[in-house]
Amino acid sequence: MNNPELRYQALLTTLHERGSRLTSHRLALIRLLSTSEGHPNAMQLYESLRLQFPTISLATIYKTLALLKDEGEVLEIDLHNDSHYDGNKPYPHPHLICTQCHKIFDGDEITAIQKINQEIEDRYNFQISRHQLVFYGMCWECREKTDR
Amino acid sequence: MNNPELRYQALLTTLHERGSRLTSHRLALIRLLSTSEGHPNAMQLYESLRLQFPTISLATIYKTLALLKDEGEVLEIDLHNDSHYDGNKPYPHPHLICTQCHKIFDGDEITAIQKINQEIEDRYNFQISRHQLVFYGMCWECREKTDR
DNA sequence: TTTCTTTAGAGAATAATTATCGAAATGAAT
DNA sequence: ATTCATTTCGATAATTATTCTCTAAAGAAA
Repeated sequence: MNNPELRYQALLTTLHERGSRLTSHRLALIRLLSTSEGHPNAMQLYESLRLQFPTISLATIYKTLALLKDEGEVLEIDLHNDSHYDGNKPYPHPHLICTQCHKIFDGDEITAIQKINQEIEDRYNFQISRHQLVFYGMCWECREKTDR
Repeated sequence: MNNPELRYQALLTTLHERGSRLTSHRLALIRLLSTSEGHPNAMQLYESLRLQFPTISLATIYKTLALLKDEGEVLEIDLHNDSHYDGNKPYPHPHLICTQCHKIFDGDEITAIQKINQEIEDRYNFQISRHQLVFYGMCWECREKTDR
């Protein structure tokens, strides 16, 4: 139950406290990040913002995303030469990607991750700091469509 | 307990049965893939092969890797704009990447993955076909060095 | 207001990867 | 065995996501 307005305020505050300038381009970007449900990539954000701000540049998108990422307010999902971004759940969590409809789903309710983390620490004596977990397959919607 | 010679023969056979030409460049590449313990990227393979074959091109590396990947004999590990390749364990398995020494470790003995898979199928009704799981952190060697 | 310092952002540059296309190799037909 | 037709190899050129650079603007200090 993510509240877009709260999220917007959080991102705003983070940039403000950091001493970063809150330009109209940046405000529009964090507005977009906090309200969009999906997991857009830089180009999608760019295309969307360009409607309202024809002079905005892709570099601005990337730079602001990097800023927010450094502050831990945005999660980068590193796919094959195509990073997508999550401004609503910035903590590392699994993603499910449908190979049929190409939607990206959050798998942030999976509890068995604890077990994996534990096993990795125990078996390999490896201290995990973060992870990137992507599962490819078919989502329930596409399964229904295909099955019948 | 991977036998490099067996692995080499397997890759060789795959390419042969596929009707692909077995040029000296390709033979050298699959030799390298089957004998190297690590997880090289295209540039590393290129630099290594160039010592013996000064005229080999990066595109040849990429093309042959794509071929082997299609045949399921090589696993691509997609890191941030830098794919690495595993010619010894071509099935999807977790990787542990040390943020200190940047080594890539295989986490192919982790049993809790079954639980995650099960949970994803149950909770999200999502049918997994493959995954890419990367855990970042500190390996046991670097932990020892750092701790004392 | 004027000067000084820092940051934003547009365009240029970079680097990993992929597409193109001439050349070489393979197999068929004579 | 030799020529022809077809495939595919692989070097160079092109592409594309991302990052760097440098000018201009914003804010701070005087």
